[in-house]
Amino acid sequence: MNILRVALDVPLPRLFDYLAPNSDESDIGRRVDVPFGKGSKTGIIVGLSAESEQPENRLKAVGAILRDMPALPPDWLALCEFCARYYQTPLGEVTSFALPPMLRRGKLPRMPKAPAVAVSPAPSSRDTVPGVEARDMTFAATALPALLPAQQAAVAALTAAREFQTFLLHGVTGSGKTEVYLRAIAEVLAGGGQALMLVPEIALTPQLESRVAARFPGAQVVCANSGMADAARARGFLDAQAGRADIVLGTRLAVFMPLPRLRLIVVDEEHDASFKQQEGLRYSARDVAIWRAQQRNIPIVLGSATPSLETFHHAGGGRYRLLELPERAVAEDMPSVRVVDTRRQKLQEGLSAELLGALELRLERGEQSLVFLNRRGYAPVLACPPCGWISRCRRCAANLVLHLADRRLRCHHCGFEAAIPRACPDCGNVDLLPFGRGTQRLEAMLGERFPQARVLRIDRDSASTPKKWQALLASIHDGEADILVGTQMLAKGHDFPRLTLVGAVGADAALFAADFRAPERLFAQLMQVGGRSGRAALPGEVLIQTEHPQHPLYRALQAHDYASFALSQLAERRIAGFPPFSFQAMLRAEAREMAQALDFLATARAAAEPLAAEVTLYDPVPMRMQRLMALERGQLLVESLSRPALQAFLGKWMERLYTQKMPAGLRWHLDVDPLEF
DNA sequence: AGCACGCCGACT
DNA sequence: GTCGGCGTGCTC
Repeated sequence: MNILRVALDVPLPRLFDYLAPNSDESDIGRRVDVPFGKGSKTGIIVGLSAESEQPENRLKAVGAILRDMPALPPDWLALCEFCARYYQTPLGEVTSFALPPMLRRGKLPRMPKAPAVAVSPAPSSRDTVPGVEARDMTFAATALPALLPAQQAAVAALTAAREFQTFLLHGVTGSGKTEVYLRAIAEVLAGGGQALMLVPEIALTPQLESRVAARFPGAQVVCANSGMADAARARGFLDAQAGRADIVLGTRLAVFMPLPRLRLIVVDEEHDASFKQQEGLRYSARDVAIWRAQQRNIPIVLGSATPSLETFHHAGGGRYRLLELPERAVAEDMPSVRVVDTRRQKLQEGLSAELLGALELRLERGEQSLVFLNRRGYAPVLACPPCGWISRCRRCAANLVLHLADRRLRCHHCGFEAAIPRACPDCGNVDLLPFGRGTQRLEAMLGERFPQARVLRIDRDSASTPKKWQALLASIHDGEADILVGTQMLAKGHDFPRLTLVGAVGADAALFAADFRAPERLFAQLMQVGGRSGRAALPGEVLIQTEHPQHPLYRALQAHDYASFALSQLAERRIAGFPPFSFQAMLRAEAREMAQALDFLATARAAAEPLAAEVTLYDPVPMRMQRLMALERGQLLVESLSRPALQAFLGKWMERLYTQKMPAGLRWHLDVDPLEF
């Protein structure tokens, strides 16, 4: 009797066995409907066996084996198995996440158009699909831009790679990284291969998609991101799996697309934190992509102007191969970066005389400016000075932010909203004062200071929908704005040809933050936002207001010297024993009371002690964002100098935790390679 | 995670 | 006398 091993989307770290008389090896990788408990579920067949650990009389028979699409290939299952193991997540949860929702539910999309050429059924995991190469793929329909020597060298290195190799393509904004990707992809397509390209944000995919589509008119480009309609996403998945898609372009979840002829992976802006999922399956798409490249023995290229320190470390150590693009390809010079010492001058609503002067100059010249402030709202808190009341969220350990634009107080963590009180709820005083500054306040101030200027605010409030965002972008491009005020939304991926000044306000906050990755993020952010200025023919200038003008981070930024900044950070991390010189995992717990959360973590720690070889267990502590949505949160850090040792420990530890019964109302999860502290 | 069963308060 | 609260136990 055949027994099927089925991965089901339940939070239990095991497979479920079912009887299936009419099945064979060819069903591995197929979806299957099975009875489960009182109901039924759709899962994935991941193995076939003659026997089961369960007594045979307790096994149920499968429902239908869904043979209406090709079985998922072995390398796709292996990828899911790796993620399940590495991130300590049940395999069924991984396979479920890796499938588009429609396929997950056992359904199929209607496939409207037949493929251009008959494709043989169910291509196996490797290599060529007959017929595909025969297609007419007229690449490079338009004249290609000339490459700089460094770009040429990078393309040559990438196209010469025939085996697994991780490349770091290090180049500033405007140095022409995308052109390098496109040339390498062209080579892959010409050889009949598929390419996978990951980008950090959905917002960036449409413009990249049109650029890629225009470049490869004969190729089929498939997008994959969470914003897509169900059927479209499922269709893209099937196109990729069947080998019909030539290029898959998407956000982190695209790393799970099945690609039988995969020959190259690109991870653009590899340092970006959004490659790490912060809930459910807490995977890093960049790291999973590297594993996948190794699995398939193909090259992978990580691109960034400010690589993550992990990546930079590996590039320095020779494990990755470093490809440098030193100069800007499109414009002449890098923007000049200056710091403005704000300690010894009176600021006007937070802006220095230098920055105001520089803004004025741009107005006279008819150029655009951008004031970067990574804080939404009018003011971060409303306060009653006489009695000390401040606007606090009832559910979170956070202040309610004053939003004057729509006259509300708002929690940026849980979304709680309230009207602005007329008087202090504690003492009745009617003179409540906003403290601190957000983008709305800056916008208002600049509007008053420069009445002739058109000030445009761009943040998650003003660009709340893709439509509004597009409209804002359009008006910027049409020259309908003189001064932009914006958060990090503005930092990424957009060219503003008339923008010649970037002012950064309130950057210091990240300088001394508790999170050891804060400086790394700040540097990347300032570099990125600074890169918005001075493209086309106009030179750019960046002014950073700071009370620490001598700080090494700012000095490195002025010298455009990422390497020296990164090396000094790495030296600090080596001494402190932080990643990449150690490997971490974080056990987090949330409960009604902090004591419950910490108790659980203490118990988990005690259970871990006997298993912890080569592993350091820290004390359970409240999280920095201690309360969220009325839940108290604690965390327990686990660290090791050896990744295998950490992995071995986590495996044994989770086995214990999964079998322990939990106090009611307590939820926990494990985060491997956490980014947030 | 669902979805049951299972014993204690306010309702037709 | 029941409807229903969510505590705990199981899912091949």
